[in-house]
Amino acid sequence: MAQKQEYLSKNQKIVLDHIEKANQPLKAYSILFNVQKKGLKAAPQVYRALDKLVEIGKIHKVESRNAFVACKNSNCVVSNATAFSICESCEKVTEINNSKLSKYLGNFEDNSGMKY
Amino acid sequence: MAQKQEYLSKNQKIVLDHIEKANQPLKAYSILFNVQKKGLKAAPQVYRALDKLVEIGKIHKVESRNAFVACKNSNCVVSNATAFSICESCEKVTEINNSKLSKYLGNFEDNSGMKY
DNA sequence: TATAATATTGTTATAATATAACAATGCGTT
DNA sequence: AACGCATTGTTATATTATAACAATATTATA
Repeated sequence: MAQKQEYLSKNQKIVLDHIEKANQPLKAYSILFNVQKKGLKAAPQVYRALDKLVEIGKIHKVESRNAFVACKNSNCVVSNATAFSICESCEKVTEINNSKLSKYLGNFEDNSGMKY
Repeated sequence: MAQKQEYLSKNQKIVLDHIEKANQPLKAYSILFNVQKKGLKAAPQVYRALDKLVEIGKIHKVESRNAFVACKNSNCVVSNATAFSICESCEKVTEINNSKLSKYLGNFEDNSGMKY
């Protein structure tokens, strides 16, 4: 496994700060509009930061919402499964990331023999 | 709970047939290109069919891939959790849909008391 | 049958999300 | 300074999805 990046670049810090201050998943273009005052002017700058932050586990992408949320588990590692509980009426999102879920998925094996 | 639709409309059938013949998740625009010979000419026609098919449980959306796949569990009901196992190198997708997972998630309760 | 009501389909345009491609800048090393 | 490399900046464009409304088909009922 590749070594984890030790420090964040300027743009990565700006984006992570912004996401951590929100208590809900944020969309890429909403992040863009809000960090324009800090100098990030175009989508690729935001997406590059988001990609890296996801890669190193600082944030998660909530795929069904095309949104990004800070990881609340201080030691969220790539090998742990993360799921989200999303209220369909109020949109509240909660991270599900615990050993039971990881364990269950870790033991999963499909009919064709593919293992997680 | 709303009653399940008993029959499929023409466009819904065309789209479902196409997805069922594929053994992998298909993207909306790829579906569109391939059903143009059957008369569906524009994106909204495909998306409308997809939305309905997801709603009635005939297909699932693989959110992280923006792709749609036929439900392989003949009696896949809305109240069962469905997850996907996706190989990150070969992209093979397998549906995980069994009582254990549903049970685990059904008993999930987050720190703030929100229940699944 | 006529006609109203509803559902489905067709169509154009555009919004929202994401990436390709390349130029410019900064920064440590020789 | 000159090079190598990572990061940033920038423009353009690709991809995914929906809004809005017109046209047609289907069903219900007078």
